[in-house]
Formats: sequence, structure tokens, C-alpha cells
Amino acid sequence: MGYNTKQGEQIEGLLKATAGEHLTADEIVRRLAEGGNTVGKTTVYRWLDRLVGQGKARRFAGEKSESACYQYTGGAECRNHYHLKCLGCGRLLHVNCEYLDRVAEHILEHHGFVLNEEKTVLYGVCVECRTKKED
Amino acid sequence: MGYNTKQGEQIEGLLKATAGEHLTADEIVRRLAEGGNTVGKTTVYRWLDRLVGQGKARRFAGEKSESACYQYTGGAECRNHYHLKCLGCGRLLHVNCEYLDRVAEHILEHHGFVLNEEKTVLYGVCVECRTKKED
DNA sequence: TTGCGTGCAAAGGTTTTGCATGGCA
DNA sequence: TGCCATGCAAAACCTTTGCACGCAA
Repeated sequence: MGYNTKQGEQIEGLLKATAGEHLTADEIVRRLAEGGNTVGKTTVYRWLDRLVGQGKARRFAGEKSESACYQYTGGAECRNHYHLKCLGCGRLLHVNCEYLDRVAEHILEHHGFVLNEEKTVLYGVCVECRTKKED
Repeated sequence: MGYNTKQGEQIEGLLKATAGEHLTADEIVRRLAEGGNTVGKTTVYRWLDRLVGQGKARRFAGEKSESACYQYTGGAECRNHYHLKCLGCGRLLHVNCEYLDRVAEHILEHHGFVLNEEKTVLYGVCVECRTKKED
């Protein structure tokens, strides 16, 4: 199911190389073009859908009519930890932390709610953006 | 700043009355129409923007090209607790819990990250939807 | 009376789809 | 060869904006 193609490799490769950032479909087209690789926007959208379906990437809906951003998450290992996303720079932090694991247990026991770690993102501001603000 | 109008009251009223659910702009138009109150979609969007700005409502971006959903949060008090949103029924649970308050402290101390409780939503599945699935 | 609110129609922007062509296996 | 992938153009959608008219204060 699914062929390996030049475009697919380039899209996944770019996402992987910029895993700390988040990119819109448009930005992916532009960056690939800058690298000399022309890829149609339609193809970018189709590969992003596929990568999200495979759990290799993640989609972040934009505010209002902004474009959605996509970010590489790398697959299986990302299902076992938490994600902190910075509202300042967009960076996604991957946090392995037993304390946070216990949060899920607490929520289940005390609030009857099964936390979906894959769908949950904790929003806030990272250290870098915090110190930057103070300038 | 801002007049009180019939439409505004109806929109806020509907949102308040359905605080457990989440509605799209379209659904708001439809439900008001069913109640005999015709309100233009443009007006609905403008009031939703205002209510979100006032912290009275919250916007949840849809997947892909789905419409965004709006949900009544009631204002100031919602900034001091956590929100659990059910992926099954869309219900938003408001959780006041000292255990969860400590999560923010932990994240700051151990991960250098200032959690924004207002922007963060924990996704998962509520008790009702869990037992429903088992049928 | 003044200025904001309303709602229609139209525009704007993102994402999806149709279809002919190209490429992987 | 068979089937999927590609990419252009066009469509589909949600949301915003322009503008003339209506209503709140």
C-alpha cells in the first residue's frame, strides 16, 4: 500500500530535518523549491495526510483561517510521552516524565476520564521565549 | 463598547444553554432558526469572535476543513481550572483539582515551561462514552 | 442623531477533487 | 503491464469583508 516516490521522500525528509519547527503546506512547497525540488502543493497535502495517518507527523490546526502546521513526530515512540508546544516559537518539546504518567492515572481514577496522550498537547511558553520576552 | 442586541443575546443564550456541547457557527444558525429566530451567519461569526475575546466562549479548531466548534466557558472562573474534552461526544469537563495544579508547577520546575492553562485542553474519552463503546 | 450592529452578496484563503499524464514495481 | 502518484485547474468550504440599511443609546 503506497509507493515510494521522490516527492514523498523529500517531504518526509524535510519534515524530519525540521522536526523542531512546524511548517505549513505552503512553507513545505517553498522550502523544497528553494532546495531545487519542485513539488506540487496537492502532493504535499496528500503526503501530509498519509504521514499523519501513519503517526509520523502531526497536524496542528491554525487559529481562524490560518493554515494548519505540520510537525514530524517520528512514529511509535511519540505515543508514550507528552508534548509541550510553545506558543511563542512553535517548538514542540517531547517529554518523558513519570510524573506526567501519573497524571493520566489520576485523571482516570478521580475523573473517570481516559486521557489520550497522542491527541493531547500542553500549551505554554518555553524557557527561550520567556527570557526573550524579558529583553 | 458594544451594544446589546437581540441577536447577541440569542447567540450567547444558546451557547449558555448548550454549554455541555460544542456547536459550529452553522449549527448555531440552524438551532436559532428552529426556535424561530433568524440570525445571519455573519452575525454569528462576529459574536463568536467577541465572546471568545471576552473569554466567555472558546473556539476549538476542527480537523481538516471541518468547521470550528464553539463552546461556552462562562468567563473568568474558567481560567483557574483544567478542561478535559471528550473525543467521543465533544463534551467539555471543567475540572478543579489541586493535583492538576501541581502539574503546572512540576512542568515549570522540571521542564522550564510555563503552562498556559487557558490554551491547554486534555483530550480523552469520558465515562459515558467508554461504557457506550462496550455495548 | 451618532455610531455600532446586521445581513446579503462577494471576496479571500485553505484544502480537496477531477482528470490526464507520469512513474514505481 | 497494472496501479498508484503527480500536478494542474477547478471546485468545495469555511470565514471574512464591503456596503447599505437598521437599531441601540
